[in-house]
Order: sequence, then C-alpha cells, then structure tokens
Amino acid sequence: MKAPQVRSPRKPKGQGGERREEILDAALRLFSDKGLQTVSTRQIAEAAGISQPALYAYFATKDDLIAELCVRAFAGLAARMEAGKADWSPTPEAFDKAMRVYIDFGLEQPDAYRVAFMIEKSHDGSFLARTGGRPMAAGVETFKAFAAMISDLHAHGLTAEDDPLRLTQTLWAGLHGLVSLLIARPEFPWVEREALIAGHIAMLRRGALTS
Amino acid sequence: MKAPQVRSPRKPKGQGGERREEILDAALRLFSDKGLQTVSTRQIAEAAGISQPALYAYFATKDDLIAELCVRAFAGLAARMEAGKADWSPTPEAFDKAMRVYIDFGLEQPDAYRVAFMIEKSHDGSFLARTGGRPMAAGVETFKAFAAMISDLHAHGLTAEDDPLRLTQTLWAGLHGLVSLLIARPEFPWVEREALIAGHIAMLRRGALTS
DNA sequence: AATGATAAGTTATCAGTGATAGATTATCGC
DNA sequence: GCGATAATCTATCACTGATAACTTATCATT
Repeated sequence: MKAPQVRSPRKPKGQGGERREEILDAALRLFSDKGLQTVSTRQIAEAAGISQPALYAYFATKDDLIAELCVRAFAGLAARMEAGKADWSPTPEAFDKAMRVYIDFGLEQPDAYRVAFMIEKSHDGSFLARTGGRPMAAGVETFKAFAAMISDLHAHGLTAEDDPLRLTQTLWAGLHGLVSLLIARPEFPWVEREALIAGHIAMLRRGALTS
Repeated sequence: MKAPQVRSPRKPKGQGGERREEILDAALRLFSDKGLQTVSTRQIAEAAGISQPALYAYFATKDDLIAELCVRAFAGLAARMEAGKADWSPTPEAFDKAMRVYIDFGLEQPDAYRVAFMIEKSHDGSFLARTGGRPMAAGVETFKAFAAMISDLHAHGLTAEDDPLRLTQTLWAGLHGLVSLLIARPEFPWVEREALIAGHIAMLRRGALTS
C-alpha cells in the first residue's frame, strides 16, 4: 500500500523542463524538411538532444508523436475557423473566404494536413489504431464547423443542392483534392497558384450555390 | 569484343517462365490486402515462391515494383478513357460520364491510384527519384485526355471559365479529392456512396459548365 | 555428350528501423 | 545524509530493404 504521494513537478535533467515540447519542436522541424517517412526516431532524438529510447518515455510510438503534432496544428485551424465566424454571413463572399481559410491552412501546415487526411491507417490497423482517431477527431471538428456554414446557406435558400450534409461532403472533397494534390505533387506543371486557387474556389461556389 | 549473341528466351527454373508476372501478381494481391507499407519484400517473395533477394533480379527496388504495378493499372485507365472517347460529344451528359470513369477507376484500383497520386516522393528524393516519373507520366497521359475533353467543351462555349487548362486542373483536383478521401478515410460517416458520387459530379458540372 | 558462358537462384550478411529490457544517474521529500 | 522514484542511458531485439558471393540450371557450340 503505497503512500499517495503528491507528484510534485520536477525539472528534468536536460534544461528548462519542457522535454516533451523540445521533442515535438525538433520533430516538426525534421518532418517539415524531410517528410514523415524518412525521419527516424534516432534523428528526432539527436535533434532533441536525448537518446532514442528516451522518446518512448514521452510517446508510446512514433505515430503517437506524429498524431500529437497533428492535433496541435488542427487546434490552429479550429482557431482560424472560429475567428472567421466573427464576420460570417450567409453570402457568396463569406463562402469564398471560408474556402480559402481551409486551403491556406493545408498549404501552410502540410505535415499536419498529411497526417489528418492523407496518411492511411494500415489495413490491419497498425497506424492510428491505438491512437484511436485523435487527429481524425480534430478533423471532424473542423468538418462540423464547415457543415454549420453550409446549413446556414441552405437555410437561406442559397444552395444548389437539397441535402446540405451531402453538399458539405462534396465541397470538402473538392477542397481536399486541391490541397492534397498541391502537397503531394508540387512539381506538376500547375498554372499559377493564386489563379488556380481562385479558380477552384470560384468553381466550387458556382457548383454549390445558386447563381 | 563480344559476339552479339541472340538472347534466346529461356525457361527459368521455377515453372512456366513468367517469374516477373508471378511476382507482380503476388505483390498486387498482398498490397490490396494489407497496404503498401506493411507488406515486406520477404512476404512478396514467399508468396511468389522464391527467396527475397531474387526479387532484385527483376526489380531494382521495392518502389520500382510498386511503380510497375501502377503503370499497368494506368494502362487500364487509359484504355477506359479511350473507349469512352467513342461516344464522346461536347455535352453535359458526356461530361458526367467522363467524370465517372475517373472516379470508378480510382475506387476499383485503389492501390494503383495511391501510388500514382497519393504517395509522396520523399523530400530528399528517395521515392520515385530514380524511378523517374514513370507512374506520374502515366497519370499525365490521362490528364491530357481529360484536358482535350475540356478544351472541346470550351471550344463549343459550354464552359463557365475562360482558361480551359486551369479549369481542367481544378476539375481534376475536384475528382481527386473525392477519390482519395474515399480511399484514405473509408470509415468516415459518408452519406450513401452512390448519392455522394452523383452529387459530387453534379456539383462539378454546375461549377464547370454554363447552365 | 562434354564444355564454357551466362542466367537464375540461393545463403549469408549489412546497415538502418521502431521498439523493449534492465541497469544507471539525477532529483526529490524527509 | 537517506530511500524512493522519475528520467535517462546502454545494449539489444526482431524486422526492414538491399547487396555480395557462391551455386545450380540452362543454353549454344564443338
């Protein structure tokens, strides 16, 4: 029967006390530079100034570390969406603005976007299996905010589709297609990027809203 | 100065003489079951009835093997697109049909689709680096056929966009978004699939063509 | 039919991966 | 100082993709 001691916060060996943050920072930098697959746990550990097994005191698996980075980045997206809600109104202009928030997020946080929507869980369920659906849940949250906007447009009779949920899903797919292709195939001979994004949003608007 | 001997076809040890085909067949089955990442070269070799290093007599790397599978599958898509050209006409109905050919291909050949459009080359260029852009080239070919259709529609004044190339790219992105999300996130609470696809195509049509 | 050349396949091995076990060191309350 | 525990390290495991060196089967030719 052990005494229920108070887990007093204690400074680790390293330095300030934020080992976990240091690891996440180092990992994010490496992932952004070289991609998720090619970065090894040993490289992360070295960049964080610790030994490789020490990582496993803070993260159960490499995937858990990645998922954590993803969840944090999505918190940023949620914040942006929330901020955008301030000047929301059921108008085509606000629609365009919301689309661009999503696209900008994906292109600015490609690693987070990858983990959330582009990396597959293995068929036998290794990746993200015990991670539950944490990063996915973060994405679902964003999706809900999205669905609310579309429902609002639908309620005002501005949508060209009777089922707002279905419309939300097709719009999301439309956005995801551009973001994921730009991330995965940057070397493709795309037309000028700004024009591409603007054209894409315009196409989605024409397809989703009544003219 | 070696005599330019005739490389007479010779039966290998194994059986019929189609070792390479046997390997590709075994690999495709395994990849479809368990995903690209989790299947090891040893598993492929065992399924093909040879030792693991023997694979490297036929494929320089595992990625080359994957790329080969992709190229073959894309030949199938090219064939479908070509077949679809038979009853092509610059009409909304034909547009819908072409969209569906693409979506159906992606959903029926998810492994090929993954390799062609969803798997990223590592930033430092390991994957598909020496593979050149073979599978990518196969995709580009498909893209061209697509661009031809859009240009035809544009020439007949049916498009809602002045730049047919940009429109082709946004449409492709729109298609890719649905296909890749359905492949990567099948567990997401989608609306009924057929209605989703039909709705997606309808949205793309309204966004791309004049009503 | 025996021969040399070559293709096809083998076993043994390498460096690198994610992850675990057990010993070791630092830091705490007392 | 003391014991307890958190934090970290070294050593190691099973497995990965890939290579080297050797052996065996098949061929064209004599």
